[in-house]
Amino acid sequence: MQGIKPSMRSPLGREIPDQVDPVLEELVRGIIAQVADKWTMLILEVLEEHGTLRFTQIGKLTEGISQKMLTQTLRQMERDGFVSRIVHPVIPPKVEYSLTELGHSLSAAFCGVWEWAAARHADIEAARRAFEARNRAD
Amino acid sequence: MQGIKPSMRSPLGREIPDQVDPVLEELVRGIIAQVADKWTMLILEVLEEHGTLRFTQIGKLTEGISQKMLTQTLRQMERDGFVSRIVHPVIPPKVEYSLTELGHSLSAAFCGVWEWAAARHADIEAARRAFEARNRAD
DNA sequence: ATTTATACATACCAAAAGGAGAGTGACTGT
DNA sequence: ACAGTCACTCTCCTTTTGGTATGTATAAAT
Repeated sequence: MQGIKPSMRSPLGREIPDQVDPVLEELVRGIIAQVADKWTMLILEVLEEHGTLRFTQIGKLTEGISQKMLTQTLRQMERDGFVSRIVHPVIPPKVEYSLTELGHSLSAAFCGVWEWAAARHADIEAARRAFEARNRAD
Repeated sequence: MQGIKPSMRSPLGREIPDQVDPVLEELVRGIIAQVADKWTMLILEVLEEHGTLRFTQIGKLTEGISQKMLTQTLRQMERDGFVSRIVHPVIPPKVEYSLTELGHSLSAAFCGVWEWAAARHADIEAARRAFEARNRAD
């Protein structure tokens, strides 16, 4: 069972006390936080499932998203290199979005967390019920 | 390369169109979102590194957290069964926190995302610089 | 009698996030 | 002439989030 931040081991097998470099750590944490954002996850999912899509199509497939958040999230994902944005200079405008290789790899990485959540959600729900019961008791 | 939500396959190898059950999906998404929260990640990390800790110790080890968020986050983690909270009925009060097995497993699951972020952060930074450059150009 | 220590709860307030809705530009079809 | 289409942008407003500051309980120590 490993920690959240993978402990590094030297070739000799001695454990190096997670001295990863605070700057990188901060960056990585920021990336994770952003990636785990509700809309980012949802859009990642629809693009993974449907391949290349246009702006309004993503909006329809992403239940409940506002236009503002759609634009904002897609921009952010483009900025970070997760999606590619191809503008066709026609009228009315046509813009196509799809996942880059980096986007696919991100999706794959999150797969593990999904599996964990799917496997353990029953335990979490049970814990919540137990917690509720304990607190009703006093 | 798999999707964010692991596609299920029947024994015949046919792909079942991720019809997982929207209720479970919503729950799982909620769990992920919460787990990826800044303070939750940090506290998970210090508890994984240091084992059992008291309230104020966690506060000191978790750089920049306010008392309010510490209480709030710990309660949430307790509620979900990630940490156990043992109250010693002494004065002044003594409360000890530690990760449960579920907490450790969560930490382990997130390890994959950390590895991905560490491996690919350079690509993300490069994408950001490229994006900046593109937008300065117009 | 007053201070100290610990683990909180509570109230108040500023900042940030995010939704709703209207506006824009340019061409195409009626 | 005018409505329709698409991919936005912009403004206004509400909700949420999170920090600060203060209060509380209890016994031991000074």
